[in-house]
Amino acid sequence: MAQQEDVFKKIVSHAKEYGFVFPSSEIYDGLSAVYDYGQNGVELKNNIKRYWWEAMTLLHENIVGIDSAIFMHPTIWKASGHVDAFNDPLIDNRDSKKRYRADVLIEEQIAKYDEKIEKEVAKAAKRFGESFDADLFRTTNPRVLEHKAKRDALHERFAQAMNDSNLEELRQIIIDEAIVCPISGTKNWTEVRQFNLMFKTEMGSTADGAMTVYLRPETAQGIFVNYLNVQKTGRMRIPFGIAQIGKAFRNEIVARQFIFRMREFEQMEMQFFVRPGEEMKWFAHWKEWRLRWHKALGLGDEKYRYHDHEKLAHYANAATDIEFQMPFGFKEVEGIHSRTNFDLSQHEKFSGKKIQYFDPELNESYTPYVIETSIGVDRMFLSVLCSSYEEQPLEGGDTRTVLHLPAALAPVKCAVLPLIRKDGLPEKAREIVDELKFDFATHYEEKDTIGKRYRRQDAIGTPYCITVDHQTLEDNTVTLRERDSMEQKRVAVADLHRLIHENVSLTSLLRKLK
RNA sequence: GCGGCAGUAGCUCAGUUGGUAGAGCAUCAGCUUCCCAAGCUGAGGGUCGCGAGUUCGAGCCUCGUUUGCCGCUCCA
Repeated sequence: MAQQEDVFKKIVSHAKEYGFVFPSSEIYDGLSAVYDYGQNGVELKNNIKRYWWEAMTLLHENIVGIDSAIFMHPTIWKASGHVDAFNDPLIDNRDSKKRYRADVLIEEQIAKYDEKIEKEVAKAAKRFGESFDADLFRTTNPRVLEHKAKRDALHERFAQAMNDSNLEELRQIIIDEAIVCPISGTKNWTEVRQFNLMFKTEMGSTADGAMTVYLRPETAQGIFVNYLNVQKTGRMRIPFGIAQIGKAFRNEIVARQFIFRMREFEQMEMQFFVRPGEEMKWFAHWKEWRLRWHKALGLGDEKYRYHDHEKLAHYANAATDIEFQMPFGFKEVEGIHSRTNFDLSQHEKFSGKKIQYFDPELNESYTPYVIETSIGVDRMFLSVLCSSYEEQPLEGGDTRTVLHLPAALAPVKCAVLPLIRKDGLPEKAREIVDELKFDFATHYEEKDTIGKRYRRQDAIGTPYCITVDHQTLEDNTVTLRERDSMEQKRVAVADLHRLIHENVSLTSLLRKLK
């Protein structure tokens, strides 16, 4: 395990050194859990997105794409349940290191006053026997009245603080009431913080009353609120799907493990609308199909597993994760959820618009059920990077660092290298580049020895190196060197395009999904 | 968020009881080189994460802050 974490550190260094991933705002000391993709990273990431997009939209005639805005009407997040589900004020005890909900601590304190009152009542009942009038006692006994006054004052102060979302006041209440941690018994409390996973901002000028809007915490809602638009204008018939790739934002308390958990991340989501009652069939279908999509990349079938959820979210009636073996363990890369008709029903309720589908075969209307496939682009990127990285021992005690990226995803497809930097070889190499560059991301390099240049291309995962030598000038053949095997073949320049295309094109990858 | 550890060149790191910063690799310019890095010559690159404090003097000591790692916590 320790060794695996060392490997992960090396991968993170490698990602930076070779222009895949940089810490965000690095010259200003960085920004926690935010990362930028560099010159090679952006190509790899775009290729991953293209593989997903084409697999979903080209191979399925009943799936279409959209690109919805990040800003959405704030009521959408009320309907989806995101606003209410995360509204807890939290406080930590520094001695026990335990975290509590501040509102729960105060409510327990209020309950304690009630207990005190009941204790007084019970005591008096014992003393006075049968002649005891509990109601009279409750309204007249000075000690009871004192407790009651304190309780009511506390209750009011608490309600006011909650209403104002006044976190400092909540903490002050906890201090004033001398509330102690049940475990450590101390009053060594931290500040109260709001646990709110959505980023907020304001739309419109503040002077004339701005509207609070949120950066979307998931892309799914952009699909649900466009369900009617797409279904009607696209003349879509159930079952059909809507696919989307886009950024989402979550204000995570802890965001760690490099790009695995970031505050700004990208999702590739497809919501598949089905007849009620048929959702389990489609859930099983997408569970299987999505795993095939992953395995087609050839990163290693043993690196994937399903993780079925036992505890389900409020909207789901079935859920599974596709987990990938990262250097730090099996981690969720994709989620497949049966979301029932929860989202469309909620939007129907909150918007007041009828969101139904008339099924001509059944001759009836219903709210469609939804199967969601949701994959994190950045997590996918990380799984590709981690499983491709190898420090390969070579004969002679040498080691080369190589990225065995799936060729269709590699940022650079081929590099054209003149064996030496004279005798017209660079010029010939440039001619070849000028032919290939229209179809493939092609590098040209003449600096350093040929071996060094091969290693540099290995480090960024370039599948092919094309070497131009003196023989090339005579018979128009070159050496084609393959990244993984390091084997070299003599091929005609005229055949280069076809040979490279066969192995690096997205088409060859997509055909595996038939 | 709490606690522990750390931050020195693009990467990996050294830096003595506090005395104006180094190495290897990488980069750049040449030379050399007919197929798997580390031949030759030269060059560039760091206000030592940031900000205060102590000191005649801080990479080193103190405080704050920020970023990362590990553990706990949290997690639709």
